[in-house]
Amino acid sequence: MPHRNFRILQGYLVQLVHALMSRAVTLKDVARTAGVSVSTVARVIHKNGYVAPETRKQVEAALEQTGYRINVLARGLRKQRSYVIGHILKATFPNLFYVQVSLGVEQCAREKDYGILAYNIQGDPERERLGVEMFIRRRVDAIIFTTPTELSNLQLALDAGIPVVQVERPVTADMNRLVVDNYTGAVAAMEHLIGLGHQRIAFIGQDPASEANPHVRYVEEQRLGAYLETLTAHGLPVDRDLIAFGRHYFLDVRRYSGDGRRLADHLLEVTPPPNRHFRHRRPVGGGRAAIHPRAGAARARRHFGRRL
Amino acid sequence: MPHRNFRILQGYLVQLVHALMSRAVTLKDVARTAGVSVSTVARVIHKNGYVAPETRKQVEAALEQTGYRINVLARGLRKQRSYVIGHILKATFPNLFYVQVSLGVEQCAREKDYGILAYNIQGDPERERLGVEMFIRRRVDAIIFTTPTELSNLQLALDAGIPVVQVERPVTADMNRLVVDNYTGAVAAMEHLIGLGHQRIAFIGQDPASEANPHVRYVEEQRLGAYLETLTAHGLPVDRDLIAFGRHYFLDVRRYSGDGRRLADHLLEVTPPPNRHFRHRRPVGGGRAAIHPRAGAARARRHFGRRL
DNA sequence: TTGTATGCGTTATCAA
DNA sequence: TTGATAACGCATACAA
Repeated sequence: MPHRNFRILQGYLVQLVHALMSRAVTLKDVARTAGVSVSTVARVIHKNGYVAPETRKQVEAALEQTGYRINVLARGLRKQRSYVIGHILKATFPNLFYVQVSLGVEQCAREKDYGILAYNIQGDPERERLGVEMFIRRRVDAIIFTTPTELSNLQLALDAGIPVVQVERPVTADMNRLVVDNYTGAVAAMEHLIGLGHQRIAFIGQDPASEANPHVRYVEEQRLGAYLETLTAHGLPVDRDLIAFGRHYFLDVRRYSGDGRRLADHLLEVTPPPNRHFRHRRPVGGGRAAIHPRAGAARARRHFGRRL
Repeated sequence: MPHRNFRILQGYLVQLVHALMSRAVTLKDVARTAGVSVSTVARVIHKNGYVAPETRKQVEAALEQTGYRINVLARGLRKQRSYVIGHILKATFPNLFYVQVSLGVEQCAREKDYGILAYNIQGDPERERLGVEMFIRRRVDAIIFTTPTELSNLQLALDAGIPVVQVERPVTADMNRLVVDNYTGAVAAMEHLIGLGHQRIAFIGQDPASEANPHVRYVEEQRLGAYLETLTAHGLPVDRDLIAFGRHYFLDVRRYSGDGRRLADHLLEVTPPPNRHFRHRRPVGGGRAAIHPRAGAARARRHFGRRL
C-alpha cells in the first residue's frame, strides 16, 4: 500500500523537522524579550528577592509570550538533585500488587513534582544490580525496592549516597522498610464480615507451621492469629474444617517474561484442587474483646502446635 | 516500642549522613588521581582520539580506584538529550494489557540505555495534558501514548519539538501510530485451534453492527471476519449458535483509582451472564485456502447484515 | 532594585 | 598525544 507508507514516512519527517527546527525556550530568551537580565527573570519565577512591579509585568508577559518551561535537567545539575526517584520492581506481570504499589508511588511523587523511573527486574538479582547502577548514573534522589532481592544491591545504592527504602519483604532490618500490617488488616476483614452478620467464616492460606520462608511464615502467622483471635473475641467457635491450608498461588516470575502460555501452564500445574469442602455450621452468638497481634500469633501456635 | 523506633530513627540518620557526606565522583576527580586532564579521561572513556598506552593504563586505574560513574544529567545538558522517554498510560490497573506494554517498552528502552518515565492518567484527559507538560519540562526525547486520549495533547508535545507515537486507538492518522493487527492475530488463533484438531470453535466478542465506537467496531469486524474466513477456508461450517455477542467487559478506569470494592461491584454489574448455550455439533472435514482481511470483514458484513 | 559572574559535570573544539 | 576552554541552562552570591 504505497499511499499508506507515504503517510507513515510523512509523519516521521514532520516530527523530525519539528524536533530539529525547534529549540526550547531558555531563561536567556525570556530575558531578551523582556529586556532584562536572566537573574531578574529567575527572581520573578521563584518569587524571591525584589522586583519592581512594572519589571515583573514585563517579565510575566515575556514568559507568557515565549511559552517558557523550566529545564528540569539544568536545574538538577545546578541544585545537585535529579527530582527523580528510582523504583525497582520485582515483578509487575502477572501480580497486580506491584502494579498498585507503583501506581501509588507515582501519584505521590507527582504531587511533589518528582518523576518515577521504573525498573522491572523480573525477579532477577543481577538485573536488580543493573537497575541500581543505572539509577546511580542518573543520580536519582532515592531508590524504592518493591520488593528487595539482594542486600548487596541495597548497600550499593547506600554507598553511592542514595537513600533506599524496602517495601515489603525487607532483606535487612538496618535499612528503611515499609511493611503491611497483616494482623490489623486481617482483623479488619474479620470485623467487617462479622459486622455484616456472617458467622461461618473460612480461612484460606498457607500453613505457618510447615512454611520454610520466614517472611511467609510470619505473614501467615499474623493472619491466622488475627482470624482465630477475632473469632474468639466475638464468641464464635473455631472450626478446623473451615481452615484450608495449601499453597494456592506461587510464581517464579523469572520464568515468565511475557510468555502467557507457559504462565497459564504453570498456574494450572501448581494450583492444587480445593482440599476440603466447607461444611455448613450453625451460627453462634457474638461478643467483643481486646485483640492483640502477639496474642493472636501465640494462639495460632497453641491451637495447631508445631505440626498440623 | 521505643527500641524499634530507635532503630528506625537510626536508619534514617545513617542514610542522611551517607547522603550528605558523599559527593559523587566526577571526571575532575578521576583526572586528578590519574595526573592528567579531564579531556584525556574523556578520551579514554569514549575511546575516541589518541591516548598513549601508558596514559590509558593510568586513567583506567584511576577510573577503577575512584569508582567513577558518568552523570547522565550533565551529559544530557551538554548533548541536549535526556536519554529518557516519557510513557503516558491510560490505565494500568486493572487492565494487564497496559502493564504488558509498559514492560515491553521498558525492556526495549533499557537496551539502548534509555530510561522510561511513566505517567498514569487513569483515563483523565486533563492529567494527560499535565503529563505532557511535565515531560516537556524534563526534556524527554520522545513520548509514547498508550493509549492517546486527546489530539490536543499530542499536538502540545509536537509543538515542543518532541516526537510522539500512539499505541493502539490512534486519535489521528497524521502522527506515528502502532496498532495491533487483529485480523492476522485472530487467523493465527483459529489456525492454531484447527491445527489441534478442533472443529467446533466459538466466537465471543462485541457485535460490529451495533457498536457505536468506530475503533471497537473496526476491531470486532477484523476479528469476526478472520473467524468466518478461516472457518470457510478450512471447509468448516459457520454455526450462528457458536457466536456470542455482548459487552463482556467494560471499565471506566476514572472511577476506580485503587478502590477495589467499587471495581468489583461494577464488574459484577456490567458483566452479563452467558447469553446462550453452545450446542454440540458434528465436526466437518477440513481444507485450506487463501485468507484476506478485507474479504474477511466483507464476509462478516454479508453474513450478518447490518442488524443481527 | 537589577545585573554580572561563577559553577554544576559533561562534551567538543581548538591550540599546543 | 595532550590540555585549556567554551558551552549546555539554571541558580545564586555578590557587586552595582
